[in-house]
Amino acid sequence: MGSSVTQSSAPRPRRRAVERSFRERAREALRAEGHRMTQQRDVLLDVIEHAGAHLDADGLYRRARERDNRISLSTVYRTLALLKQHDLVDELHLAEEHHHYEAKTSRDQHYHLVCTSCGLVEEFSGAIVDRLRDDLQRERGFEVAAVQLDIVGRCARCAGAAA
Amino acid sequence: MGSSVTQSSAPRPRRRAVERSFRERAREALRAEGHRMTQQRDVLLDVIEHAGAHLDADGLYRRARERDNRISLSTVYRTLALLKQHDLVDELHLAEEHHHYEAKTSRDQHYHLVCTSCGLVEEFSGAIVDRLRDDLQRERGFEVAAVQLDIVGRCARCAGAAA
DNA sequence: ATAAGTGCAAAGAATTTGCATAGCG
DNA sequence: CGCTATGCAAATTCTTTGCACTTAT
Repeated sequence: MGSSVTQSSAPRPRRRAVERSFRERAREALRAEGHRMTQQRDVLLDVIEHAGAHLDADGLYRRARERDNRISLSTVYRTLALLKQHDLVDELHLAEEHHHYEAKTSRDQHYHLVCTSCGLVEEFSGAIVDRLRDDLQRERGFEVAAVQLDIVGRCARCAGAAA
Repeated sequence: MGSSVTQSSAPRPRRRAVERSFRERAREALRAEGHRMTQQRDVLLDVIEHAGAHLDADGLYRRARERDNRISLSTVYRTLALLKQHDLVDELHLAEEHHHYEAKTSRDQHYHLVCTSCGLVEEFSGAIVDRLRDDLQRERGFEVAAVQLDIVGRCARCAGAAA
């Protein structure tokens, strides 16, 4: 099981040296698509690379600004949008635009399968997630309180129809 | 593996009759805490129960309003907050307030362990999730495109410190 | 040179809050 | 009746956008 810690508290595991840095890859990817490498983007790429999963748009903005005050929050948002388009960043805690609410029908947790074709939301639950929970407890001593698991893809019907 | 479909497209599996409805449980839970059962809450509980995981605050508001126009969007938000406090609803796609961004460091997906005590964000990945993917494909024909998995709890250090 | 990128300020969307009033217990 | 919950409108927070100016190529 791979692992890396994104906060300073614990020793930061090295990444294989052969692997190009995020910043390098991003620069190339953007260039390849005809985007320009501005001062703002350059600083931001570096900030994002070293920020782990901690920072939100405003946090990235502030940290970038410490290095070069010629950057605006708009640019941060625009850059993040660009990086998302090119699949260069992950956006956590946001698969959809808004929040969706759901009645808790019983004590046992369940998770969601969201079909991108028809919008169907199925629930599932079961042993797989329990196993995950146990593994994390055993292998890493992590005491699981809550699991947020949402899976996006195509349901059987839509996958079938497309084929 | 338990299952229930929350949209009309597929046959809706029955829930065991002995189980009290969400609405009943919620009414009791709120009453027990000294909250009042208003017309607005009553309608809303019913709407939420039958909405599956589809509706956001505004959707719940509109549907509730069809039945009783004496409800406001503020009340919907306030009621959802109350239900959340009492762990009566799940809020999807939102464990945190804002979005957090993270550089994609390599092709392989990873997921997050968030410690509620110290804020540490660890990443993990591995066979467990692959297995989940395969199981869903095989057992339900669901074609997984993306997995959003975030786990909240206490990291080894904090769990140890507390004990 | 020239079109993409930027800053700024204003617009939008989602959510929260202050305050006077309605209505549950 | 008394106090909680509500409606309304204004305030907040996060994000997006229009437009004139900058700047990378």
